Amino acid sequence: MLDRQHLAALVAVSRYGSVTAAAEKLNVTQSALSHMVKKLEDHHGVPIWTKNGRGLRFTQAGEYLLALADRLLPQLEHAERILADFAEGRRGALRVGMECHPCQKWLARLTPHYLAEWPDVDFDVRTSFRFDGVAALLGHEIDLLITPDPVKVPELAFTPVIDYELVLVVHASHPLAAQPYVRPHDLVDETLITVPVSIERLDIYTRFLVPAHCQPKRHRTAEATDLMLQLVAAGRGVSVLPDWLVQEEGAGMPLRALRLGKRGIRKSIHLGIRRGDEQTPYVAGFVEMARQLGR
DNA sequence: TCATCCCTGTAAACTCCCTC
DNA sequence: GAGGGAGTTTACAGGGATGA
Repeated sequence: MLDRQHLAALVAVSRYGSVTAAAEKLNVTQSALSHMVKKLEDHHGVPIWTKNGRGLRFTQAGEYLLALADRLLPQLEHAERILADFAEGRRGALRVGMECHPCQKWLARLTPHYLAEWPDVDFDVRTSFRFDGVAALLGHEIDLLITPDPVKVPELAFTPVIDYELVLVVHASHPLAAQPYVRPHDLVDETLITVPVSIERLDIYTRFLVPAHCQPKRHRTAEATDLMLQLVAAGRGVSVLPDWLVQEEGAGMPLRALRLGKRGIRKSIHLGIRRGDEQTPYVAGFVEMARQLGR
């Protein structure tokens, strides 16, 4: 059976002019190399070289194998380097799941740095608000989950990367704008604009309205955070977003950010990964870069 | 655990070329 | 043409891997 060792041997013999010299370069004995080629010749029933005085002359079959080696060996070496990259975690695929819609712009800032530092890692982002991030992470559909709602699962590890306060955004001329903070019943006559996820996943409901047995007059959704802010600025309702996002995207708009309740609602964006994956350099690299970037 | 296979190394034999 | 050097081939044995 023809294998890489044979091709390497033929290339070495061609390059160094003799079996002895080639064997020395390949760190085998001359005899072993001679045996190897003899066996190849016997197996295929064709001579690879013939003796030419004190030297060797490659036959047509030998020349063919040399040409084959010239094409294949560099590709095999390349493949080995790639496999080494996989083995050492320098290469792979990082599939990021997003359960945090407001984090998209934060991720967009992080991504160019990550792609530059890890050029051999395939990077993919999956965003869906009906997406069960934890199940996807456990099912190996994604490798990293960006979520404001970490869960305690033995197989997963969550790392906080961004601390923020959830605030109510109102138009600057809204009657609530004058208040130091809002209370749940302040929203019963309001149109509440949120990202399109189920109510069970909205902190404004689970941690603010529902415990007080309140609900807004109307609930509507918007896909993009900048649209949410524009709707609020146009007086179409009030919204709930992270404070840092309101500061960044709402700059120049007639908006006010109000604390939810006297104490406010503080949250953290977490990166969730499967335990064991923290050893993978390109996964750990993403987490470290996210920590450093912060907001 | 043992038999078998395969690879490799050692040593000797062989071939060819160069020099005298 | 004989002797010596360089290189190859061949026979044999040792050791590791593998499978029953």
